[in-house]
Amino acid sequence: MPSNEPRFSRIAALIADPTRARMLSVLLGGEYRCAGELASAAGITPQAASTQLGQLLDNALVTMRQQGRHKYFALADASIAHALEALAMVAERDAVGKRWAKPTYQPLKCARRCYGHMAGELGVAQFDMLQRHKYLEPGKDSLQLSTQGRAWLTGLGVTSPSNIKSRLAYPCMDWSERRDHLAGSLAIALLDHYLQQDWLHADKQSRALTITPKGQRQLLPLLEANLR
Amino acid sequence: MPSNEPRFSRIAALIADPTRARMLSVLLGGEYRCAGELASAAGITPQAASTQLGQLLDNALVTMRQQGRHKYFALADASIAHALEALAMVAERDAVGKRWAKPTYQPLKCARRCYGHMAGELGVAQFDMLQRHKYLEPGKDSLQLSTQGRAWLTGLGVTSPSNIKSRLAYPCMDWSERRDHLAGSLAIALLDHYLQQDWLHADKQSRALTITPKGQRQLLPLLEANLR
DNA sequence: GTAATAGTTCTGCCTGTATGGAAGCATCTC
DNA sequence: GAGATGCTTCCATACAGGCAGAACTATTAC
Repeated sequence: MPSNEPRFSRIAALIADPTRARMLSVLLGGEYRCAGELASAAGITPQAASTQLGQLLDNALVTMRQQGRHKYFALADASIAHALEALAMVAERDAVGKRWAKPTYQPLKCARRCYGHMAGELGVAQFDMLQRHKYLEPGKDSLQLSTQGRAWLTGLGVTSPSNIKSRLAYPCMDWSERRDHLAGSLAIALLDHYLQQDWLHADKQSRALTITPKGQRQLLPLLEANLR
Repeated sequence: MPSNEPRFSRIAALIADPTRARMLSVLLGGEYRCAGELASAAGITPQAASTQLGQLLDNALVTMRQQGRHKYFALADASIAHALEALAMVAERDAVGKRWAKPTYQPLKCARRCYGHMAGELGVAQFDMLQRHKYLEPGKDSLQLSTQGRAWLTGLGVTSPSNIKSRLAYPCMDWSERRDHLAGSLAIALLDHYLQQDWLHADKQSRALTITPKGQRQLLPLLEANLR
């Protein structure tokens, strides 16, 4: 009996359980959620959730940070989000290429949260704009802000996220657009800013980001985005 | 008890079983394999394999074509290959970015089969070259050969795959390079040609494509590829 | 025709694993 | 301090699903 079990089947097994999958779905939004929240979202008792979250943690699908008696969980890595989105693409592919054209998915195609930052057409537009103006330049292991980029950012009123250990900026694959968008702590800070400015509204259920009228006037020109 | 089971957990469950995963691994090479072959590759009896393949077929993870008493199976779709590669990226990510630097993966990074066509550095180089020379032009739903592209192809001695219903050429995400490479029937025809010309050698086990000395002299200049 | 091969269906066995109940630790509130 | 809350560990139950043996069909070979 060959024990050459493909490594990826282990990961798939972790995603395969409906309970864990529901938890991961919630975490795809990019926010930290505490164990109790995840338990009720998954429809199971806290003790069952504890077991499941322990497995996800052991296999590093999620990370955890403790605050007092609460434990907050989030996806460990953008690669997890990628895998989940890739599996979703398979699951929904009956409507072959039309998945993203379906009315339900239209808002998701336009803009959505992906592991804490912005994906979809708007995410791609943002990345393109930053590149076009050379606001980003290659660094070791991560993209860095150029001098102009730093100026643009402070002009926006965003403080450059420097205290965070995670990478500042790097490209992240966008499944609906088949192109890169921006990920990293900078991308997260930008999305936070857009939400604070009331340019975007975050749907708690569906990961969708909708553009507010104010965002139509201010955010789209800023990103030089022309959405259909 | 919420029955809102995420759709992707179904797909993950199909990949999660080590036996099915081994079969899918084999099929990732892109070739059709008959049921018996897959059974012995997975290390199970034919009747067990029949059950498993039935499941993969029911959920359209694989397609099947019958020839006499043989049944040949292949991955149904490039999206399946994508999902498998994305899961593999998660599974192997312990060596964070270094996965593709590890000696074992070096040949895979250089060139590998992905669902019948060529991926890796060489696959990306090929795609870039075709774009640079404007051998491809956008069509409806698929890239088309331009006049110059057709000329280049016949100059190579490759007959344009016109009789096939599948799409001629389209971009396919490359996980190691984080860029697109070429997929579609044209890509498959090109890889076949390279193999026939003895420019590349296909490893049966590992999906790796190694460049022969002849390929070093002839294929690399053709693709204008400068690999480290 | 007979024999061999490829694959399928049926059945019982067995293992892996998710689950909730009970009990136990922390932490926070009053 | 007492009590509540958030989460965990232990345990017994139960369900799901993969497996091979046996019997069957369909195709190919002689």
